[in-house]
Amino acid sequence: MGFTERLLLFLRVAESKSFTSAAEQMQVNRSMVSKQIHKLENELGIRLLNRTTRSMSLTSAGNEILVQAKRLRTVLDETRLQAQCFHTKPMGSLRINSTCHFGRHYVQKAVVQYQKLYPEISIELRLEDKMVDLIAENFDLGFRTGYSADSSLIYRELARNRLLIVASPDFLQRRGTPQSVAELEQLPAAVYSSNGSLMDKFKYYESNGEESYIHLNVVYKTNEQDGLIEAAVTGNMLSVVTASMINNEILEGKLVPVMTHINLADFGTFYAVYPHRDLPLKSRLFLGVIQKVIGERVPIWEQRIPDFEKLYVNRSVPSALISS
Amino acid sequence: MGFTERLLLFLRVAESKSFTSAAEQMQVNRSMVSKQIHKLENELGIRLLNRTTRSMSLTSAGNEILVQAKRLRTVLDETRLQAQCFHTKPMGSLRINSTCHFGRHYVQKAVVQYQKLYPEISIELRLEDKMVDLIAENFDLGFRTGYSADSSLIYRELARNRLLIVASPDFLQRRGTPQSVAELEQLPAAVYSSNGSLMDKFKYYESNGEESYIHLNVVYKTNEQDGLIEAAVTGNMLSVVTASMINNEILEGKLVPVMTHINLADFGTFYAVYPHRDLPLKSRLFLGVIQKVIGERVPIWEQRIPDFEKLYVNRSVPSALISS
DNA sequence: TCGCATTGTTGCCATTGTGACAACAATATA
DNA sequence: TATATTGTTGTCACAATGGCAACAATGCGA
Repeated sequence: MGFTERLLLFLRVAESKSFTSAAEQMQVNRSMVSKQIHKLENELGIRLLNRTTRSMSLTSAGNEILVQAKRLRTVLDETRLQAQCFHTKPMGSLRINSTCHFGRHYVQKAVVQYQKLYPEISIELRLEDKMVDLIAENFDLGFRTGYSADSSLIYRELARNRLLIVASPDFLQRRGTPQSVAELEQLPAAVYSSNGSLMDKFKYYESNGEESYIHLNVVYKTNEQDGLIEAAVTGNMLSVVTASMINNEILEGKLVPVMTHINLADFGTFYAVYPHRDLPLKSRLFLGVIQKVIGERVPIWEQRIPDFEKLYVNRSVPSALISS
Repeated sequence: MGFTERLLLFLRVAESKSFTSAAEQMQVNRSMVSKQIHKLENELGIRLLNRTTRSMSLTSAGNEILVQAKRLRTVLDETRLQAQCFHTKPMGSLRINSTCHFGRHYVQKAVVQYQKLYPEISIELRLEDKMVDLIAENFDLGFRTGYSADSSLIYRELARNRLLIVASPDFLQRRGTPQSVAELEQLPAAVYSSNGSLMDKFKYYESNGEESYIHLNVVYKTNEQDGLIEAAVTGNMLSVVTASMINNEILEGKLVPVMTHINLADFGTFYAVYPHRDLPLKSRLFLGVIQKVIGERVPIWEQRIPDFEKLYVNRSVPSALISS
């Protein structure tokens, strides 16, 4: 472990505020960390960390060096990335992060096809709905719904993913098919909810273009998206879902889209996210594969809804669907 | 040797265009270099250098990686520098580069005093008149005459160093003391010359402020500055020298300044040069010492010329003399 | 207030990766 | 064509490195 590696180790320690957890992240022994940090402090001739056995804080010098260590990490990451851009055949490994549902249903499928095409690449797929730091955790690609402007990441639109309201035919027969917002708001509904953010209010555009909101009568909220579909199929309530959550339930007659004339605000467009404008070959190829999986022009989930274009004709189409 | 060290090694190889000389600079075996470059190429998955046994060139990928390697070196250098700025007592080593004459006569003296004050610092002083890359060669301080705008270095004015015309009393008695430029141009002269740049034309300002040039009758040119003094003392010619070249020759009556009413354009102000705005303590202290050596307000060499201020009263004074 | 568990430190030791050496191969120059 | 220079490769001894385990310090909870 050289000077540079020590700096990166220090960065880890500072970011996790703990020798022990830094050691775990780097998969080395605690004692290593202690020794290397000492060595680094000797090399630099300054104390970087004030540490008692139970707590630690950066010295003022440590703060400055931390900034440098971050720059260092950036340079090294970009160097590796640059190199990968020159690859003529894909190689190495691919670390992918995705939201859970999309990951299970689509990324997973793409991974299988990708591995068949390029078996020499080892893939790691991690699914989690909470936002993670792609750079710090060294992911090559992320798949997210919605755009997050604060980061330095690059976002590329993959496919639109419209909001639908669905219910089982059985349910509709019993409770009546809602024709107006007022009727809709009477019916029991299942909605997605996560981390305290409850989605019970949905923006839509009235025919004159004005914004309005639907306040649903929420009786079931879950962060398990398949649960929403199941809840609707079971027939006790209607569900607000995105098109990508629907498998064959509509084709098989288990679910029926309702209130299709309502122009619900667009929601949850899928993006591929990556840490740098220049994509390495291996990542570029993966995007190609997943684009095939989810459909080039029309997302596969819309193809599973008969007459989707006609049903939802009054909705605005996203500006551009990427063709790889 | 880790990934980073390999990148820096690659940088060395690319800059010196040779495995062998890179090995010498890094003080390692040739075979090391070969192996490490191979390893780096494997890690990056790309070929960096096209090499035959006798020649080498960068690949296009190598060119990009080279840029990154340079960034890397910068970050690491700045990190070390930052750390040194936090030192409360001077430590480590000090690498100094200086022009030959100034180095022998003044830096040398400062080094001795400095070592007496801070014996724990090891000093390396390299004298050479040709410009060197302070950053690539890892110098902490450089002493140069004249300002070079192209680089990213920081320049700090140390002392003015005026151009004088001197001759021995003996010579002046035999050939007459020149009173006008025309007379001056008749007399044989010794001037400084180096690397093909012959300094036989000197700009001066006439009393009305207009620029003019003196074309000397050069009979001796040398890059050995002490030789100019000696030539004048010997009495066969006059010499154009800078004030810093004169030791006690004028005090001892061996040389006499002539044409002191001519307002020769300022030339060769001494600068301290360093790679970054923030100076480490050890460097700051050295600048303090050398400033003491060469004089705080009036350069020591001017103090060795009686009535300097009166003789050269009509010359413009440099904007600011730095007081440490 | 006391005890426990967590966390950083230190000394010791086996292992592994490292760099030196030397022979080889290739090519530019004389 | 011969020679010297320069990059490559295989082998081997050795030292630095990182893991282990015991230790020390301290914050938190009971």
